[in-house]
Amino acid sequence: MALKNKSLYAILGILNVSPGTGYDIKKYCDTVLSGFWNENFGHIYPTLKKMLVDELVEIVESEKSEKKIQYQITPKGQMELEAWLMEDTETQPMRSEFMLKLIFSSNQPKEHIIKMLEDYKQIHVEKLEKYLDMQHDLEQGIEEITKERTSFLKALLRRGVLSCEATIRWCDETIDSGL
Amino acid sequence: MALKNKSLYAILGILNVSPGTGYDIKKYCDTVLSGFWNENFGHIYPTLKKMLVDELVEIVESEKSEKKIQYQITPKGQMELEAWLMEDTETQPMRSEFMLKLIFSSNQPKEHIIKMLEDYKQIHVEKLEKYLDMQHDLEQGIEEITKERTSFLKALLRRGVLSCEATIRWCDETIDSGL
DNA sequence: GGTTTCATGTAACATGTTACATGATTCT
DNA sequence: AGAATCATGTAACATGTTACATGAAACC
Repeated sequence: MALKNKSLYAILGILNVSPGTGYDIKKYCDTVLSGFWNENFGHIYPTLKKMLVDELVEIVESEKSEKKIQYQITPKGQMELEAWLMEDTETQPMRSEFMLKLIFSSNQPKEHIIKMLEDYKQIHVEKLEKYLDMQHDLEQGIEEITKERTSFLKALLRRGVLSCEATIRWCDETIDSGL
Repeated sequence: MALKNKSLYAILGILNVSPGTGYDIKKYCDTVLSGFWNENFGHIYPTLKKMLVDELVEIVESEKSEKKIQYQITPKGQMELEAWLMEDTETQPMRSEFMLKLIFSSNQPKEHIIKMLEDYKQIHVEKLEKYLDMQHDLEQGIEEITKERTSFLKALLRRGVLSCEATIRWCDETIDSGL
């Protein structure tokens, strides 16, 4: 049973940065972690409830209102997070539907393959722009983040940039090759 | 309901290259598609049975023996495959446990972070070597593959190479930065 | 004769996504 | 006043993984 609920660790990590609601956690995934991690509500809310029972998180009573439930990490939660951070990360199997489709497309019309590659390139051009914008914002110090965390966010964005650039380069090369 | 069983398409695509057993399909994923797609038996066998009922595949009776069941794609299966190949591919959300861990590691000891990055680099160095070997084998024409398919396999491997190189470069940069 | 690879399959479990329901608050 | 965003949650469904059971055939 090498399966572990990674959503739990994502939530612990996010709440360790700052307390927040389930909604905040989702937003964090969609912005800061976008391109590297995603969560959906169908996972976040039930997981938070389970974590509450396990005392990995607790409700910030002072912030509690009718519709808003603010969670914060507990010392036990921090220990759990720490343990996970120290663990080796197993490489996870990849599944790229695009590459799967491409490899089976040798009999497809060339125009269609070129279009596939151009669309794929476009997606990565836009993604690259987004990372560059985020990099710019980070340099300007728009948000209030500790110096420590800033360098980690920079590394994250740099990874996104290099990865997009590699993909774009590959698309160009492959389109040029005519296959 | 935008969910589609992609294993089905992977199986159709593989059987469209050449007929084979469930075991063969798994092997194909672990070799040719490794790094881009994976399947496990718990998915392959039940899916094959379902596909048989739906007449997307059929059993090659002449090759049938007690333990070995060889499948081939049917015309209906080819139509289904074709339709999928023509469809736009939606971008799928990414989940990198390594990046998730890194982003939450700003309070971890520097040595541990460097070790994480070095391990991660090593994995990609080995992966790169594997792709380069496969590229070499393909150039030598070791296997019997049509010219058409060869250029697609080359593109696939080239993607793997560029992607590994980008990751290795990022690891080096990040280690050098000292974060 | 023993080990590895080939070969099929299932049950239990774990994870992930979508659609829907509900309503408050904030912005324009 | 109406639209967008904030906010929580569940049920149904879809997907994915592991562990186990079984045994033949090929290799050394």
